[in-house]
Amino acid sequence: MSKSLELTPVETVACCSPLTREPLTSDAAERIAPLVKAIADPVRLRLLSLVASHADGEACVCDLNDAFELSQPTISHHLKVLHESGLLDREKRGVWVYYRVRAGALADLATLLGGVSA
Amino acid sequence: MSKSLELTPVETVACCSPLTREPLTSDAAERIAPLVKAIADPVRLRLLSLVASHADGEACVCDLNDAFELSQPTISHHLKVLHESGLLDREKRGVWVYYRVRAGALADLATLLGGVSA
DNA sequence: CCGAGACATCGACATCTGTCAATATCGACA
DNA sequence: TGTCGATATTGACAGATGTCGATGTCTCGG
Repeated sequence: MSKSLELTPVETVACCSPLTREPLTSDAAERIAPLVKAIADPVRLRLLSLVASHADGEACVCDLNDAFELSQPTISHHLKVLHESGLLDREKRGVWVYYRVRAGALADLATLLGGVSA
Repeated sequence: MSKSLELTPVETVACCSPLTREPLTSDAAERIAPLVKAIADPVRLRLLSLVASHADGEACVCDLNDAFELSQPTISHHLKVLHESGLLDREKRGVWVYYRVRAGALADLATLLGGVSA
């Protein structure tokens, strides 16, 4: 299916100017909030951090499951949230699934907050 | 009561290294998440943005109320969340209450995400 | 001292969210 | 083909969250 017509939340945010520059429109806020919600959970923060700091920048779900005392479906659920928000890329290789942090996603979010535009 | 022994969420986060440097400890994630939750709401994002971009860097609650089609208690609730997380400072002057963005708070958060440490 | 206005708190409610157990799906391999 | 192991999906449930109306607490003017 065509993916070019659907933007992930993180993509719809990359264009926004920093929070402190001008009042956010109601519309912009509604688009940004889901993205922030995606990282507003301790488990997802750790998942993001684990994947980002992992060797080769990617991590297998099997490794991630072991890092938590949570059920496998729960981890799967959190990974889905991160993936659908555009923060994690997903690739299936054989039986395993690997996630990696989408390049620039966190940086865009940081810029939005800090206003430290490049 | 003494406030010197209690750190706001934002203060407990300022010390952390960026997400992508090393895996977040479970403990660190539990401290960071509430702060991110505080901005994971469209109304609070707009409030933050409104205050930050307001003249003199501060805004009266009366102005903020008018910017939303929400009840006054609801706005008050959101402001409380932002204040208790350490993102907004609160000052009462006469009958009015003024909020301003706590210096560095957003920048600390941005650093945490983006890793663009100074 | 009393009334009015600005803001906070309380109590109630519907909705959202994180979690699990059970089950489905998919690919490798015998 | 049939089984097994790795992930995803589903359904259910408790607890968290956003919202409101009613009410409380200040502070200022008269």
